Amino acid sequence: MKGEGRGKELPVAGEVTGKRPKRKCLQWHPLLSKKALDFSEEEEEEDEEELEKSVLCSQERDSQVQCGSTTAEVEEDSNEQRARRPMNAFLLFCKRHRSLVRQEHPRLDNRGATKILADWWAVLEPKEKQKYTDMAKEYKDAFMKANPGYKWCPTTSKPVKSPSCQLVSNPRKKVWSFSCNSSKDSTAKKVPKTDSMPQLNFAMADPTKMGGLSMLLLAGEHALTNREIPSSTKPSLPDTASEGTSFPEDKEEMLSGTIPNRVPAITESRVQAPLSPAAEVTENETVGSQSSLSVAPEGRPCRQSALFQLAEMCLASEAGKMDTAVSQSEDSSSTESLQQTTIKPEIKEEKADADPCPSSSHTSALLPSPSSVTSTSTDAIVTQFSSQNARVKKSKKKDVARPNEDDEVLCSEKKIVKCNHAESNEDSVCSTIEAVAKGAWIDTEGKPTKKIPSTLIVGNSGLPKKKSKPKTKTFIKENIRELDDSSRQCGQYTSSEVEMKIENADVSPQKEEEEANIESTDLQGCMAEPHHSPSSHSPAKLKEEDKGKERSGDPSCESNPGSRKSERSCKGALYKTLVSEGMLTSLRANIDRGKRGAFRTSDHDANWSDDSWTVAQMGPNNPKKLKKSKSKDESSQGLGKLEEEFEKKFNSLPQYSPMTFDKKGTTVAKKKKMDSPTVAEDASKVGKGPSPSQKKTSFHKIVRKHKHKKEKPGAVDKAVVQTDSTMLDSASKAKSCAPIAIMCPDVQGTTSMEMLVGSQKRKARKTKITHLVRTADGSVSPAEEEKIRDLNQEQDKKPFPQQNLCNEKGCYSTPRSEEAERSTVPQELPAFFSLAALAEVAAMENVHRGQRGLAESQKKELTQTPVLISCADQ
DNA sequence: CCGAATGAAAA
DNA sequence: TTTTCATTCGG
Repeated sequence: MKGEGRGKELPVAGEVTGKRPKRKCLQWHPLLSKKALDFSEEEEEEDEEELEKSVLCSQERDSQVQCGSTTAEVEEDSNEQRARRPMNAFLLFCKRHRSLVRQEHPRLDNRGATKILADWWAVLEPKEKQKYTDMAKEYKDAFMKANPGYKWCPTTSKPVKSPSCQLVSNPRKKVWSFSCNSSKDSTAKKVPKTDSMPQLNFAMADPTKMGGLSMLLLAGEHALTNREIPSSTKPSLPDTASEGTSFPEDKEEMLSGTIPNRVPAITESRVQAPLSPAAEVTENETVGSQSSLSVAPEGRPCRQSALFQLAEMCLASEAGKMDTAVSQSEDSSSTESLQQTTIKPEIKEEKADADPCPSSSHTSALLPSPSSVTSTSTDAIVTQFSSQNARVKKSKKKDVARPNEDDEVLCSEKKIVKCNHAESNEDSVCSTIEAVAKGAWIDTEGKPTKKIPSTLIVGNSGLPKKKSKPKTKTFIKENIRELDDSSRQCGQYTSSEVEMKIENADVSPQKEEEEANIESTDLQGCMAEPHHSPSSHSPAKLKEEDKGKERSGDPSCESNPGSRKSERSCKGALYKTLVSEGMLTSLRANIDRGKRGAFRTSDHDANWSDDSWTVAQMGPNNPKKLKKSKSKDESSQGLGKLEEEFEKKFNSLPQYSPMTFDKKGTTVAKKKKMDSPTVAEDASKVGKGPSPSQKKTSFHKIVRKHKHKKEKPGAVDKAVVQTDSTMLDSASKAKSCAPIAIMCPDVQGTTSMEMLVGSQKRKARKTKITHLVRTADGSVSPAEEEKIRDLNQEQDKKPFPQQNLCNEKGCYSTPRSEEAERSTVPQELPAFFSLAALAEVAAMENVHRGQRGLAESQKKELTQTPVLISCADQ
C-alpha cells in the first residue's frame, strides 16, 4: 500500500508541522527476521528467543541487502527508511475485515469502511479482540526484536535515511524492502551488518514484497509447511525459487531492459547457475539438512529428477539416443541438457504456440513467463529458471558478492551459450552440464543447510502471481504431459512430485491420464490441474479431469520412451515436468492467494516460499501492483504463498461476520450507554443533532457524525437507487429484523446510535474539526440509516465471511443459539439464524431491490452459505 | 496525498 | 497531552 508512497510519506518531511517527514518505513518482515519464526499461531511469543536470533540475521540481511548487494532489492532498500511500525490490533482487524465491509458496502469508501470497522471493533468482544491484540503484540514483539532500537516515531531529526542507502527511488517498494533498518537512523540501529547471511537470503526478496504481517504469517506458515512438507513434498523448482528468493529487482531490470547488455548473457548464465545451485540444493536436501526448512529439500529432489529427465531427454534428442542420455543425465546435470535440447527444436515450436500469450501468463509460466518472451521459447524459459536459480545462488551465497556472481554468471553464460549453439553435441552439452553442475554443487555444498531452505522455498514459489492464462496453460499442459510420460518411462517421480506439490491428490492422477492423452486439450488440463488449486481456474481443471478420465491410455512416452515419443515430446515432457513443479508451486501460491475466499487452509505445501513472493513481484511489473499486491492482491493476483500464509496466520484471526457485529453492536451499545457518559451524547445524537457537546470528544464525535452524514449522502448519490432501497431496506429490516432487534430491544435505535458513537471516540483533529462545522440535524437521520443499512448489510455479509468462517481455526460457523451469541461470543452463525428469519423478510424486499444486490453478493461469494445469501439479498 | 479509525509510542 | 504513524484505497 503505501506503495508508492503514501502520500504522507512522500511529501516531504515537513508536512504540516514539518516534523518528521515521514520516512517510509520498510515493513518489517517477521520472516525476514526469522524465517524460522514460527508463529504457528497467534500467540506465540515463545518465539521470542528465536526471533531474536532471527532478528539478528534479518538485520544482517537487511543491512546487506540494502547496502550491499544489491541486487535489485538494494535499490528499494534503499530504503533506508526504517521499518514500518507494526500494525496494532485495530489495524490488523481492519485489514482483515475491511474487505468484508467493502463487500457489504461496495460504495463505501475506505473512510466509511474504516468507520464501520471501528464500530465493529468497538463492539467486538474482548475475547475476540484479544486475538487481535495478541497477534499485534506478537507481531510487535517480533518486530522489536528484529529492530531493537526501533522507535515508533523517528526522532525528530528524522531520520534521514540512512546514508548508506539512498533514498529509495521507489516510494512504495519500500514497504517491502527492508531498509537498512537498522540503520534507521534514528533509532536503533543496531545492526551490524555482518554480512553474511547468505542463508537468510531467501528472506531477502520475499520480505520486500511481503507485508510485515504477511511475513509473520509466512513465518507461521513456514512452520506449518515444514511440518507439512514431509507429507507432501513439494518440488520446488529451483529456478523459480531462486528468483523469488533473491532478486526481484534483477528480474525487473532484465525485463525492463535496464541491463540490456547483460540481459541476454545473464539469462544464459543464470541458466547454468541455476543448475548448479539446484544440484547443490538437492544434495543438501537429500542429505537431510532440512532441519531448518523442510520444504526445500523435498522440492529439490523432485526437481532434480525432473531436470535429469529433461537433461536426458535433451541429450537423447540431440544424440538421438534417449537411452544413453537418460542414463548419463541421471547422474547429475540434467538441466543443461534439457535446456539445450528444448531450445532448438521443440521449444521453438512451442514457442510459436506460447508466444501468443507468453508474457502474460505468469502462472503458466513457470516456465516461460516473462522472460521467456524475450528470448524464445524454451530457451527463454530455461534461462529464466536458470536465472532464478542463479539468483538464488547469489542470494544464498552472498548477496554481497556480486562480482563473483557475475563472474560466475558470465562463465556460466558462456557455457550455456556454447551449449545452446552446440546443442547438437551431446558431449558438449554434457560437459557443460557437468561443469555447471559441479560448480553449482560445490558452491551450494559449501554453504550451510539454511541456504538450502531458502532456495527451496524460493523454488517452490514459482512464480506466477497471476493466473495462468489459457494459452499458456495449454502450452504448459502439453509440456507437463510430456514430462509425465517421460517421467514414467524413467520411472521418476514426477507424477508423484507433482501430486505432492499440488497437494490436491486429484491433480496427479489426472495428470497422468492426461499424459496418456496427448491432445492439446489435455495439456491444458494438466496445466490447469496443477494450478488448479486456485479455485479460480476451475474450468481448466474440469477439462483436465475429464480428459484425464477419458484418456486412460498411455501416451507415447510411457509406452516407448525412446522410440515412440519423439525426443521432442520427451523433452517437452521433462520440461513440462519441471515447469509443472514450478507451476505447481506457483500455481498454488496463486491459488492460495487467489482467493482468499477459497483459501484452503491447506496450503500445506508450503510454498511459502519466497519464491512465490518474488515471483509474484516479478511477475507483475507494475509498480502499482506491488503496492497492492503486497498486501492485498492476494485475491486478485496470486501473490506468493507467502501472502497466503501470512493470510493464514492473519486469517487465523477470526473474521467476524457482520451479523455478529450487529448483534454485538446492539448489545454493546446498550452496555456503553449504560456505562458511560457517552450515553448522553448518544442521546443527543439520536435526538439529532449535535447537541453541543460537553466535551471535546463529544464535539468531535458530533463532528464526525456530520461528516458521516455528508459522506453518506455522497454515497447515496452514487447509488441513488440503492440508497433509497437501502434505506427502505434498512427500515424494513429493522422491522423485519425484529427478531434480532428484539434480542436487544434498544438495539435499533441504540444500535445505530451506538455505532456512531463507537466510532467517534477520538478527538477530531483540528483540520477535521473544521470540517465539522455544520452538522445537519437532518443528516443525523441519514447517518443512522446508514448505520442501519450497514448493519443490515453486515448481516447480509455474514455469510460472506465464509472465508473467515473457514479459517484455519475452524469455522465459526457453528451455529449458536442466537441468544448465546449475543450475549457473549461473537459468533457469526447465530446471527445467521436470525438472519435467516430476516432473510425471508428480505426476500420480500428483494423484490424491490432486485436481485442485483443479491447477484452481486452471490457472485462475490459463491461459497457462502445459503442463509447468508438470503440475507445478502436483503 | 488526504482521510477515518484505533492504538502504541514518542515528544 | 499531543503527535506520528501504521493499513486501506477512493476521491
